[in-house]
Amino acid sequence: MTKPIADRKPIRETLARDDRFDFTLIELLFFAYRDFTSDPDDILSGYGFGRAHHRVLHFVNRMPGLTVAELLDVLKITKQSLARVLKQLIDTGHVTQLQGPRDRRQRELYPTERGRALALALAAPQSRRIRAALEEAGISDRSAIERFLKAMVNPELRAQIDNLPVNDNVPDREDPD
Amino acid sequence: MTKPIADRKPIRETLARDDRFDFTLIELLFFAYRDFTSDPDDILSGYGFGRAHHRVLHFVNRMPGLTVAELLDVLKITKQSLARVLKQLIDTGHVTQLQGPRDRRQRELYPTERGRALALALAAPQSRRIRAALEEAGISDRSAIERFLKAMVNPELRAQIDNLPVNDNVPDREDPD
DNA sequence: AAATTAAGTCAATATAGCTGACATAAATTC
DNA sequence: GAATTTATGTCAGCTATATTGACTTAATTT
Repeated sequence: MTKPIADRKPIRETLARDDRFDFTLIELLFFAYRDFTSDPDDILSGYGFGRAHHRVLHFVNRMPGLTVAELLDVLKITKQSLARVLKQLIDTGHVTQLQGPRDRRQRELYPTERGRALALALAAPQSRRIRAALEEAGISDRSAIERFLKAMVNPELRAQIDNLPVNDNVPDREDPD
Repeated sequence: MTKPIADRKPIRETLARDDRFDFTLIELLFFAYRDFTSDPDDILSGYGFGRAHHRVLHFVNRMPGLTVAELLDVLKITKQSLARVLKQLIDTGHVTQLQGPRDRRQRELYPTERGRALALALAAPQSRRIRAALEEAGISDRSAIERFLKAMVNPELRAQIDNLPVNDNVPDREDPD
């Protein structure tokens, strides 16, 4: 008696075109994100680092002085997950901790010169890829891409994006020309 | 004597605005993709499946009858990585294998009724999120988003995207009405 | 007949995340 | 001032996803 696992009859038809499903954008997001992350991944492997180090390094550079708790909130990972990665970044001199000035329990995280340099080295190929894509795709209204991606984020989390430094400078549009 | 790990002096300045770096889109891609994948992740955990199962299930549904080698090429993972995930999907009756008709060494992969249903259940919230984002962002030219994302993919791999079924139906535009 | 190919399997390893438990020091509350 | 809460760190063990390398089987190609 084999398992009564329902019907094993193969379905030979591909998925029907259906307004309820957006396979095109689902797949484009998958492929685009995969290649987008492959650039820094290659660089990081030379340091024995992974994507997790990249994310920590990125946000420590973007928000110097943020506390451990703030970083956990941005990354949405656990303290224990962060610990290993952060320790490595500190041991290798990419990140430094300073005791919080008001609350001495807190640890403010700052990049070092080396950490800053690595963060930029990782951002460079990603930025190049983005720039080339915008050009190739002939995007005239860059803000449309930004608005779309931001609208893909859970509403509760959009405040975090707004609080990132450079994004403050781009409220909606600023080029009335 | 402590390790001479260069300079541990904290950098207190955030990253300067710099045309060479596109932190805004780098971060938006990170946050957007994270939340985009969280919808199916929640459903999958109820089955004891992960994101890897999702990807296999998705492409088996989109390209019914594709061989193991073809699937590996799309996913860009190793045979050994695929093995565990594929075995689970077969054991649970979501995917079936058929011997290749021309080359009997090949195994053609097909979704079952159950596998088709799960694939659609996973695509539904993602499609809803995309639709809501397009609306919220007031995207008039949807094709611009598609062009941008496609241009983010490594050129060598774009052929794979073009070969996906439904995308064939959307060469550029086809509704002259 | 020999070589190659498609798929499957075994073993060991790495990365990135998780839960739970507990420790320390500092701040807050009673 | 004592008790509680909070911020951080750490230990131990677990899971999921991926890797490399080695080897097997069956089928196709040379």
